[in-house]
Amino acid sequence: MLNERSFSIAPDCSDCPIRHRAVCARCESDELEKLEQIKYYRKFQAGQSIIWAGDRMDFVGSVVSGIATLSQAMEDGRTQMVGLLLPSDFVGRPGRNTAAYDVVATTDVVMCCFRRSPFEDMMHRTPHIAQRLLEMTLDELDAAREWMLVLGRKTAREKIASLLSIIARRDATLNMRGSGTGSVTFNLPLTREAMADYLGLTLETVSRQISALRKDGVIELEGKRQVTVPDMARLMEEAGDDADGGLLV
Amino acid sequence: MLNERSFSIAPDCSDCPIRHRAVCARCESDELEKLEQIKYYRKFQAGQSIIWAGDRMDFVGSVVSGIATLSQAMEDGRTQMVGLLLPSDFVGRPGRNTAAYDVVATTDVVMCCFRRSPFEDMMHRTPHIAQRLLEMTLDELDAAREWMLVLGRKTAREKIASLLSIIARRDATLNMRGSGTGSVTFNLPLTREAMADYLGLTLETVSRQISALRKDGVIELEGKRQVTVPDMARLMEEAGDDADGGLLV
DNA sequence: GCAGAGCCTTGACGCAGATCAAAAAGGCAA
DNA sequence: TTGCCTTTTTGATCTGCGTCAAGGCTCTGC
Repeated sequence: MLNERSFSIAPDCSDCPIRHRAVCARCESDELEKLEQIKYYRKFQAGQSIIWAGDRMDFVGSVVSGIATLSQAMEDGRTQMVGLLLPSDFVGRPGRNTAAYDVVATTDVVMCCFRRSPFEDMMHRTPHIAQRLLEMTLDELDAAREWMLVLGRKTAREKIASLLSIIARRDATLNMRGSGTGSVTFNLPLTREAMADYLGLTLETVSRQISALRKDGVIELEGKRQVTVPDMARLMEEAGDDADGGLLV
Repeated sequence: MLNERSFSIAPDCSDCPIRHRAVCARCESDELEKLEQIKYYRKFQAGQSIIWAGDRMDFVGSVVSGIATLSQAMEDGRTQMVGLLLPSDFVGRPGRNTAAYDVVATTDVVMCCFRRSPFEDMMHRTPHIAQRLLEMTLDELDAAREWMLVLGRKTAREKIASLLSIIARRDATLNMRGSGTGSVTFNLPLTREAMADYLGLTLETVSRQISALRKDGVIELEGKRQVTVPDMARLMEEAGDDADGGLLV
């Protein structure tokens, strides 16, 4: 499968699919060489847990391919997803040695990892890495805040529409298609339960609202996971954002 | 009042009350001198708007004293608070020239400001500033994610208890009192409406739940704003966190 | 003193979404 | 093909919180 191929064909940073979006994006070739010496790849199967909250974290890294989720659980089992990790997203926090969240591979995942202390040393000596990490962290903070509005103030239908429009847009930018207001098709990488955990809903409500959006012609489904949005502007109206792009993700 | 005093008495960085918590915390004295040359103070009255979302932002800065809120509004007026700015918190994003959120002074506020481009230049030349900003941003990201759990999965009663325990703890660390499990008293800096905007509730529900917590002996009120928590561990149970400190704020 | 403006509390009622329950739809192995 | 398991859909009912409405408390200015 694709993951396996990118794993074996491109251990070389210059061929890396996330070369210009990950923490290393700003690095010059000499800096990249040093990173190359301390990096190693890890693979995880769909459904496998990558990190448990509270565990000792002795590495940090970037998602190279696949999708993972970041989530928090309460003792009684209630779960809230707090981030969706797509290719190029960074995992782990320099300077902290235990994981704050559970990280689970949703699809097969390949990660490019660095042992924590060599990475931290390198970060202190290489402003390009720290600069990029700051930029990425600021982006994530914006995304988290945007999501707080979704969780706190939107209705179930608006929540679903928000999630779909975020995935559609991320997909569009990753695949460099035009992200205009026309028709878009993408693959839903999440189960109904994972969507519920992201949206602060139950899986039944997710299912009902997706059915409702389909009935109303806002989306079309091919199987359970293939989604077509005939009119992105319409979807964004349903999400409660103005059509010219409220979200900054 | 206090704000006025700190404004007129301490324009000198070495006397600054937030000297070792703000963006400048890591700066050496020579770096501090340079910052001192480009800084200026601004004061805002309680209730006054500091920044409107979408406005051009030509400064960044730190809250020196007072409390401000960061919030987002939908077109139909629904509002979600996405951050609470306490002394030492940073406002604005280097590299971005329009504000993403509304910032409103809840109490009288004094800010230590820098025009954006000199600050950005300085940041590039001074790793100590960028390092500290990264650290602060990572902390804020953790706080935002913790808050997503509150918004997405907690009941109204748990939400109120969570907010009170966060304020109690922040207050305790700011004032360097022991933050153990004993009795704590603090001043609630927010109106019921602001609390509702933070928690994704209505102000009526906030009022009802506070009354309920008081009736159940979890908190005691002196007037509307002075809160005493006889037993912090009890409050944290009510918040749904385990008593040994789930939140990282 | 009184009037007015903010802010807060409390009550009555309705509804969006949770909960409980069951059946349908795929997917996969033998 | 059959049977089992996971995921999803759909239905019926319940409930926590929102909505609407009225009234109380506190402060300020006259």
